[in-house]
Amino acid sequence: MEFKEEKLSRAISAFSRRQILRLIADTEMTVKDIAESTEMSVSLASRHLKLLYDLGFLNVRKEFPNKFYSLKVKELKGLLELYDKVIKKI
Amino acid sequence: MEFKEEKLSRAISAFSRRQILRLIADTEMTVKDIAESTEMSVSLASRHLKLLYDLGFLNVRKEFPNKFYSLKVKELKGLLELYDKVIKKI
DNA sequence: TGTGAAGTTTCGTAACTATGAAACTCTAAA
DNA sequence: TTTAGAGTTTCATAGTTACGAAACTTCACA
Repeated sequence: MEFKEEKLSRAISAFSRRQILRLIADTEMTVKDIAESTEMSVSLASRHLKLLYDLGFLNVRKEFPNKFYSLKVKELKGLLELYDKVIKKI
Repeated sequence: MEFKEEKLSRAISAFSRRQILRLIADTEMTVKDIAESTEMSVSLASRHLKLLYDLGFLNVRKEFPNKFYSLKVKELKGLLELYDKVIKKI
C-alpha cells in the first residue's frame, strides 16, 4: 500500500508527466502528438509514457503505424484537477 | 503558476512529508511529537517542516519551550485524501 | 527484401533528494 | 550566568531523476 503510494507519487511528481497525463486524460494520443503538444522530444515523451504505462496508469491501442496512449486510471484526472485547485489557493 | 505547481509537487512527493502533512492536518504538533509518531529523527522532522513551512504550507505557534506546527493550506488535506482514494483503485 | 515512419532503448551527465550524524542556537528559569 | 530542553543547521554521502543525443527496433507495404 505504501509502495503504491510511492508509485503514484513518483508518477505525478514530474511536471512533464503531469502534462502528459492531462493531455491523454480525455483523448488518446500518439507519442508524436504528445511530443509536439508538450514540446518535448519524442524520445523523452516515450520514456515518460513507458514509466506511466509500467506503473499501470495507461492503456495502449496499436493501429499501424501508430500507438495510441490513453489514461486507464481515470481517478488520476480528478487528482490533477484537485492539484490545480490547491495551487490556486496557494 | 507552473512554479507553484512545482512547489506543491515537491512538497508532497516524499512519503515522509506526506506523513507529516497528514499528522498535522487536524492537530498542531511539535517537532518532537512528529518525530516520535513518524519514527524519524527530530533533526529530519525539523528539516521537512522547514521545507513545508518555507513553501507556505504551515502555521507555527510558539509557546515556550515548544513550537507547534499545523497545516495552513487546508486544501492539502483533501489532496492527500484523494491520493489515498486513487491508491485504493490501483 | 529493403525502405521509411513510428516509436524505443541506451549511454552519459548534471542536478536534485533524503538521510544520518553531529554540531550548533535559542531562551526561560534557577 | 549557567543549564537544560527544544529545535535548527551543516556536512557528507548514497541514491534517484530528468534529460539530450544518438543508436536501435519494428513492421507494413512498395
